[in-house]
Amino acid sequence: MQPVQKYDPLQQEPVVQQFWESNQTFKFTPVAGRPFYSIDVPPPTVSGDMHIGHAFSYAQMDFVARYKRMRGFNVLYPFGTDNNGIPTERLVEKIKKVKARDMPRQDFIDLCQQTLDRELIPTYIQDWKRIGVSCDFNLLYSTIDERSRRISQSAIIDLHRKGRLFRSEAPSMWCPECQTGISQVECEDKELQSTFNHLVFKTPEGQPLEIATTRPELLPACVAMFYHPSDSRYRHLNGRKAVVPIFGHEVPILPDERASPDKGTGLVMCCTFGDQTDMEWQKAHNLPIREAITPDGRMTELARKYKGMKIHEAREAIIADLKSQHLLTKQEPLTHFVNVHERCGTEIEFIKSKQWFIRMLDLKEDMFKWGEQLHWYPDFMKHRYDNWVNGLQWDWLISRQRYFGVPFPIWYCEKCSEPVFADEKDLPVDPLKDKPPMDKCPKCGHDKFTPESDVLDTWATSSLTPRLVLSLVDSSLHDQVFPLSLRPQAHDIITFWLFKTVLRSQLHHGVNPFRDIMISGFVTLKGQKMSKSKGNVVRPQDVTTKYGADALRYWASTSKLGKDLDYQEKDVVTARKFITKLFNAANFVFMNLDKAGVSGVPSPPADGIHPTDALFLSRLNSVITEATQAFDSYEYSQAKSVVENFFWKEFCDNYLEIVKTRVYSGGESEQKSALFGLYTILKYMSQMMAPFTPHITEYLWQIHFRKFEKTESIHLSEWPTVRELPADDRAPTKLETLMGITARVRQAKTQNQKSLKEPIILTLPADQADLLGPDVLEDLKAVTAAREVKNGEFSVVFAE
RNA sequence: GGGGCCGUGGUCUAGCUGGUCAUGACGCUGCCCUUACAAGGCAGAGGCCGGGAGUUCGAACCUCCCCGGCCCCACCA
Repeated sequence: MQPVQKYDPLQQEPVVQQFWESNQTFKFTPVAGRPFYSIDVPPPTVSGDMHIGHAFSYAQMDFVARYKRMRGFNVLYPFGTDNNGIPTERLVEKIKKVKARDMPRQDFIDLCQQTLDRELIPTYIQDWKRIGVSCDFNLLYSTIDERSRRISQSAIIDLHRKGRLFRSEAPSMWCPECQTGISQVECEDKELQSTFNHLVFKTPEGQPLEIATTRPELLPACVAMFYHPSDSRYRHLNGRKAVVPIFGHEVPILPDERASPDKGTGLVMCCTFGDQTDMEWQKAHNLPIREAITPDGRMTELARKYKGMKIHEAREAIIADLKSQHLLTKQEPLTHFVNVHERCGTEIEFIKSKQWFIRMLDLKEDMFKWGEQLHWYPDFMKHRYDNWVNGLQWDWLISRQRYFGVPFPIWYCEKCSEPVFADEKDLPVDPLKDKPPMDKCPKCGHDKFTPESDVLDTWATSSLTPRLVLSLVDSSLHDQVFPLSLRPQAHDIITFWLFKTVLRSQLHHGVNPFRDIMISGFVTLKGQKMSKSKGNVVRPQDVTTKYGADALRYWASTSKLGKDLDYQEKDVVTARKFITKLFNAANFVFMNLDKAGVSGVPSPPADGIHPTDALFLSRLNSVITEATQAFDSYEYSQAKSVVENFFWKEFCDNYLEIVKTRVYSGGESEQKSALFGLYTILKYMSQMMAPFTPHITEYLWQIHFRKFEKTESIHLSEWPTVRELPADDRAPTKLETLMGITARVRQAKTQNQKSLKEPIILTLPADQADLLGPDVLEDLKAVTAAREVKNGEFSVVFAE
């Protein structure tokens, strides 16, 4: 690294990163005797670009990683990418302009893997390196690599052994677009335009019965009609039948609490399956199941002339026919919220299919306990976990009728359908290519098997990240790094990733996978959540190419943990100013050390530290204490603001100015003490800022500090600890007084339009002068350019 | 409907285990080319801390109610 006249982050940051890369600064090299600190880094989904929310939250976890490293922990901080399942498939389909369904399965899988390896992952990781995350990129995993497939499949077999895995044919949430079953957590609300259609059923005697529905295409699947038991309009119909319009089949009319009198006409049709209530009714009243919709979102034979139509086509056609038969009495437009698949926005259907599930609903009570045992930062985030557990209604559907994912390690006997699981030693397997571990079905002795073609839900693998992390280090270390120390993540995936990781670890190992949870907030723009569809995204790449990574990180450190932060470019500009300021302050300090010919680590003079320097060093001590405490509870923003305030207001505005005279022309001891103070404070401050702005601080370390310090990188140096000073209870008061007087003198000069160098005659109350003492008073005289200090009421008189 | 977070000068924010003049930044005004720094320095103006009630000697900070914004979950015939 070469010294530069002006520090340009855009030029220097790549140099610093190159330095880290070639020195393997962040390589995981456990030192015996040191405690471990392991981090369950979120593997970002490979989906195009990093976005600023990523940068925000990865920067925050990196502050902690760097801090812990400096505190002497063996920090295990690997990097992973999550890259299988529907998001990856959709991305590959988009950039390669293919359709998974239109090509041979294996070709598509190969294409996905190649695209990831050759294009996506390498460029994707660059974004993370560019913001300066200090992961050990040698410890790299992908959720689809061989190791992950083996671990994931092995875990499935483990669940099977523990009786937690089951296969069942039942109605479950289904995405007709992606043509796969999905889990509760993959749904989201979307407000859609729809129409409330009032249509007419009839009793066998011809008496009209009006209902209102948004989904007339489900008429062929209608199995009953309900009214509320207290609804006197319909009570007389109990036990009677109704004839479904167009389709003509008869269904019972029944009372049920779940029908609300004030919705629509108070009479509702139940179709298998329009929504969750329909499923409850079907079960409760033991109704038949009529399937009207196919897995690809078309009408079945039940729909007769509408067979083969897509859902919305059938809806239109049926409405038209109802109209022509005068069975449609009213249409009201309405906007309502419907459940859609978060990956593609398609409305969810409930479709009967054979799926694998992880049984977990029986564990709700335990889930609350698990959440209780974790340390939540900030603590209120735990409510979200509890709230989610409370609302759980489904076991976890983990099979996906997709292609690019971890295969189920299962075959079925062709004769008796008995599932046969792979042998642990053969993992990972692909049942479509590999043979089952036995020749004959253990149940019926048949010798032919059908491979399972479903793949695992991508969360089924990413919920195993603690194990993936473990697999990257020597097994002799496992006991020391597991449970992991920290799970950092954003609050949007508490219900996905956090919940599922805890569940899996408890199911497999009976313990929580990590101890601390650090939840970061979102980045908003003018109070709005950023999203591509709104078009209000800020690209972190644009920020780093304009202001650099340190500025971006510094900005990310200004909001407190868990809080959303509104992005404003001016805040990044502020960050850059800090970097420049630090650079210049360091120049000043080292220029003077140079001039004075200091060669070894600056040390206090033999006759003791000058009282003024002691005041600032004592203040430094409390800054160290505060910053350390803040960091220990993951309050990085507080740590940063304490250090930064000290740097700007006290070190630069006051200390540098106060000691200048002693540095330039003081006696030997006076100068030595000042140089010692300057060096010590600058060093400790740089170290405490290093987690936030790692590039500029590393630059300073290499260019300046390295002449005196042995440690090869500031990020491997030891976090500052409090220095012993002569006890002085009044140090804070003295410091306040000193800086207060300085400020008042500056004010007087400014108000009188004088230069700050303007000589004055300063008058001070005797108690203040006494408090400060003669040595500090000398410094005060120097910094205020006072020719003389008199006793009396405070005043500033200009000499000329 | 359930849960949670937030509401502080024009803007973004700190403080919220109650007690000196309520942080800091940007913006605004004025002064200063002071041997670290003019993409700077120094200083200044600007706030009934969303509204109301209560607890207290004392509340931005605790309690209750209301208003507003956001997020998660549920419901959605």
